[in-house]
Amino acid sequence: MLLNEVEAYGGSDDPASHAFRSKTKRNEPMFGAAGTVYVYRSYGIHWCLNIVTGNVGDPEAVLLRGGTVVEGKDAAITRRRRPDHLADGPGKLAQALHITGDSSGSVLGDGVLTISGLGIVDGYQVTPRIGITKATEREWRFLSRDTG
DNA sequence: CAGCGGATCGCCT
DNA sequence: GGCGATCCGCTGC
Repeated sequence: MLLNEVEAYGGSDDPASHAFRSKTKRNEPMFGAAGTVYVYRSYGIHWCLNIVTGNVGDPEAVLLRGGTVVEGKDAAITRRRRPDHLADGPGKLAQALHITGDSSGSVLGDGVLTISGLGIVDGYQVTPRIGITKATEREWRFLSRDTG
């Protein structure tokens, strides 16, 4: 999976974040070390996958919103039950990777999920975050130019 | 302890 | 482009 769309979320300074109010059982992974996986249920139906980026006790995370499946495409198609739109949305991305709430609190590299090849792509776009009603003025959504 | 509303998706037009 | 589906965690009383 090549990631091409992410959004940043903060803590007590970000009204749109799940960690805005306080630490709960659900958002606890957000307070963990960088590289911790945070998964939450959205609209009672979908799973959304985040990677913690801040220090312990300082909730910051990145929501993986979109990507292109390049490996294990057959498996992704089976999980998604359709040949296209495999990961062009947070819920779809999690489903394509077979990530559920069970993975919340795990750590990158422990067997559940791995991220490699980190780097800043040339010419990415910055826009406001999507699907939220608070702090919409913050342009914390990042997408690569190629895949839009 | 109950009510509310959401970091969405897919199907319809 | 617009709306209905679908539950569980959180908040407030």
